[in-house]
Amino acid sequence: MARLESPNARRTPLQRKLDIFYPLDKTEDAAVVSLGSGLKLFPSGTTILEEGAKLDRVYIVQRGWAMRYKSLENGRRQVLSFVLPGDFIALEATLFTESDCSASALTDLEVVEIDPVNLLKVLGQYPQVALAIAWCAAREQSLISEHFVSAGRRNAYEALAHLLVELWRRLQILGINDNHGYHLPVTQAVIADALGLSQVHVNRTMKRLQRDNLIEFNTHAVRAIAILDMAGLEAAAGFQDGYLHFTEMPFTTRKFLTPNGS
Amino acid sequence: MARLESPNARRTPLQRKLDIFYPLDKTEDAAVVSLGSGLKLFPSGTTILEEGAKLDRVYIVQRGWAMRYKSLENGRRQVLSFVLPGDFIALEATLFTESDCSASALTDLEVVEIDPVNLLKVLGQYPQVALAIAWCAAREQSLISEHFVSAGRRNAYEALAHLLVELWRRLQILGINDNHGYHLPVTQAVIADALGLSQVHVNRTMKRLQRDNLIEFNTHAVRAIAILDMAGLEAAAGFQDGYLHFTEMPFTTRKFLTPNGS
DNA sequence: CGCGTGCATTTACCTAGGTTAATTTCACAA
DNA sequence: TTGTGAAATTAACCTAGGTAAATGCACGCG
Repeated sequence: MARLESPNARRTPLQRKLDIFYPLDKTEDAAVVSLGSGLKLFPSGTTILEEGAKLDRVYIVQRGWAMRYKSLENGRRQVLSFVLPGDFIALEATLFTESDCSASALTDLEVVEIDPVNLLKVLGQYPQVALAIAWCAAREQSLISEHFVSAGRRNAYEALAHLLVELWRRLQILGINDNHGYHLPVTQAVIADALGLSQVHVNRTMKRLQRDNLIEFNTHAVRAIAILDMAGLEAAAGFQDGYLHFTEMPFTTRKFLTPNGS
Repeated sequence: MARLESPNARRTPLQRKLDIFYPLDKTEDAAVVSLGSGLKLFPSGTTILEEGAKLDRVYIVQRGWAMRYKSLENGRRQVLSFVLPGDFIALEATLFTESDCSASALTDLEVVEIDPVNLLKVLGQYPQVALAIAWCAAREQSLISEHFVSAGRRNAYEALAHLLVELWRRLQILGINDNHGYHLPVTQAVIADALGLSQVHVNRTMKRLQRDNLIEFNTHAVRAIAILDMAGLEAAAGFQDGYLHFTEMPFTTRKFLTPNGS
């Protein structure tokens, strides 16, 4: 695992993520920072992106949680992914003109805004940055596929345990979890929409996880959960972490991707 | 919609797809062809890619069907996507070293094999090709997300109708469907694993679609379905085709992505 | 022609999880 | 201190879809 050389107090979550998984050199690193133009705040609950709307900007989350989701008629909704600091929103604005899902802020959300045309320009100049960002996109794809498996083939108990472990792992990398617990700024209805369950059944299932001494949770004041028995929770989930692509290092291809071709 | 200038008898399915959605110039088009090195055949039923295995090559399907799926212990399986001619398999080999899902051939499958390192080299040389392929990847992501919605939030009747419409649309673009029907080389068990249902219930539901005069199907000899009432089937599915990204043209960014930067 | 195999089909029965509707809890604002 | 509202919790009841086990069907093969 690559370690940081410089103090990371100032580094953005995306930089920290790339430090670990896709280390870049100084110039490239600077290019990543230069992408964003000023902080923007979405208050909790705000819609960031609407299904069918024109895609004209990309965001990188600096602080807070968001979710991406699709809506069906008669109020049904499927949450596709939870967006954490260091993640992109609407990265596909570089490829599509129209969004096929919505996104909204689960907490007050601090983002950096990027013009997709400018993003493409930078990616053209810095092939390693392009690969790093493609890596981020592929990894998000990977997470969504695993959520799909939960919705399709895991029962409620397994699926919920799986989600809780996954979030803990993602937060751990960002260094924003406590020992064995984390702030989970999400209602049970949202969890239900992420797992394809009803809100009532999510409640039943969380209670059961608690009764089984795997977790403990707090729904008022600060919504939070504590994982009492990580091994047990992972076992309940049948959790295999390969899909997180945490341990493997990316393909080393620098030599094939100099700016002017081979 | 872009139309072909040259006779397309010789054009590969991927080229035809890009002709429509992401037109390339002659040099770029040639680069796409040059990617592959010789045809390879996977007989029906063969495993192409195994979860957890090393990713060392990328495939482009020329002919036949495949599926990508994830397996759980105790035999459960979730089919993530059906792979048709012109689609990639293991494109993520350019970014990850280890596969997080499996793939197998649903029919005899003709593919072209690509060395990921060579692929990256070509992408570095031809930015428009890189974008076109990124477009393909993003679109596949989009399809998987929609399947996720089916598993999570659509009932069996809606989900099955949705899948049948989607496959028809995808085949239509490739020009390999009949008027209102197509060859569907897939057992009901596989459909079940794609929708997160049991094989028995898929059978019940297909029968019901037939009884409702929306489709007709044949399970013996040549597995095939005929869509008797497309509008009705789409209505039953609540089908919205935005996620297929058929109509919108890609972002025009050529000027920002010359090989040597801006 | 008879047999085996892999699916499809059906039937009977069962349960995980949905639905509806109270009731409770807490945060917070007046 | 009380009022209000958004979630959480609980209970009662219900159904979409799962499971298990025959049975049927078409095809390939000896």
